[in-house]
Amino acid sequence: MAPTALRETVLRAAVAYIAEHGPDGLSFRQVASDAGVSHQAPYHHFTDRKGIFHAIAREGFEMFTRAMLDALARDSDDPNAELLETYVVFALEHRGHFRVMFRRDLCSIDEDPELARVADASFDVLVDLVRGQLGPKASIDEIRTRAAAMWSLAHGLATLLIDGPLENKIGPAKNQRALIRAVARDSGFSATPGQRRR
Amino acid sequence: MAPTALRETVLRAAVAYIAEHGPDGLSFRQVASDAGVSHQAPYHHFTDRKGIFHAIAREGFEMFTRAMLDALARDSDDPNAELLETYVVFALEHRGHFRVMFRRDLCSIDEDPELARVADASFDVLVDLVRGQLGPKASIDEIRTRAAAMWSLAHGLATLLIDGPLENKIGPAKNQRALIRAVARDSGFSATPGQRRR
DNA sequence: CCGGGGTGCTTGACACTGTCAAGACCCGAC
DNA sequence: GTCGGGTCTTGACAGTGTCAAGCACCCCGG
Repeated sequence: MAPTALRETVLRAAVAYIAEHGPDGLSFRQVASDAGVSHQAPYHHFTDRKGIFHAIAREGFEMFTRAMLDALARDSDDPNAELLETYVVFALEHRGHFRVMFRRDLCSIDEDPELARVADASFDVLVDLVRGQLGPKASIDEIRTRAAAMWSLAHGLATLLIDGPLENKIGPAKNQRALIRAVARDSGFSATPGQRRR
Repeated sequence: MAPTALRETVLRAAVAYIAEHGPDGLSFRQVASDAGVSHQAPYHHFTDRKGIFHAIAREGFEMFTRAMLDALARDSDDPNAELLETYVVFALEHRGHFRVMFRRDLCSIDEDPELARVADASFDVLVDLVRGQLGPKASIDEIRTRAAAMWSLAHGLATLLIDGPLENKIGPAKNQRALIRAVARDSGFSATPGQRRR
């Protein structure tokens, strides 16, 4: 568990590989060989093949939460759009982490309480924002629905851009950013409570 | 390529397995063994391991397009919500297909023109709907943005429900349906053109 | 000083996977 | 009757994750 050099090396190599080729082709042995150690050396640090993914996911969620808190701290006039944009941009810039974080077959939340904690922390950032906007009279269901909707929008756009058909329907990165911004502002969520329709 | 019995058997078994355990653990040899044939028999029908996934994805997109067209044909008073709901419900009821359809590492669109065709057909259902609602004066960008946003919302909710943390945040299937419906209607997309804010 | 224990890593083995290659079978066309 | 192609089998190979030992080093208590 101690942060030795090899552990860090393996982790970085794995993240880089995943960012380029996706998590499924990742080979324990290949990574070890690239690092110049025997095929069992990484196993000593991560117990399992899953262990690497758990470590990546935990790290990812921590960075993720921080990124979203930073976005809110910028105190934009449209915090919802700011958060949505931050979500998607994070996914694009950290695909190595993002591709793992939501893959339950690679890292299951129920087997790793620490992972569940950091993942919940990310979700809570969004829920707290929504709660604050809907006011104290809002029901749990209202808050949950709205949070789920915002989360879905951001998550869907992120996955469609990273692995989905949107990637080559949009074109270069510049268009991606423009689309992200447009979607974030065009969606029904960018309004402050009072302005919202209905 | 002919639809022999074995091909069909293997396909159904694979879809069932994926619906339960996800696509990554799927073993060519295991499926063959379960079907009572040698480990190379399926290989003759699908060329590749990827071949199975391509076949599943193609089948999935065809069913998917049909489901969405059916939803629009119902002529609901809120077609956007109807479509969003159909999207997510399809994903839940056909996880075996859905889990494969958007996994580019399993079935890549650029290697399979037929797959690209049926996938585009699905997307076009949504684009056509949006185009009709925005009217003839709408720019390509407006249409594309709106379509991408709706698609993202549906896709995000679907993936979060199937493989993501929402699955066990929501609880039983009954709550899922309620959440889907609420999100579809609460989102900014459920309005007809005139009512839309801004 | 020195001996024991544990951490970090190696080596060897196993079952399993996808894939290549070659051969066996059967059924219909000529 | 025989030839050919589609269907399947059998055997082999490299690569994978994982289990089980064993080796080298460093630190720390005596």
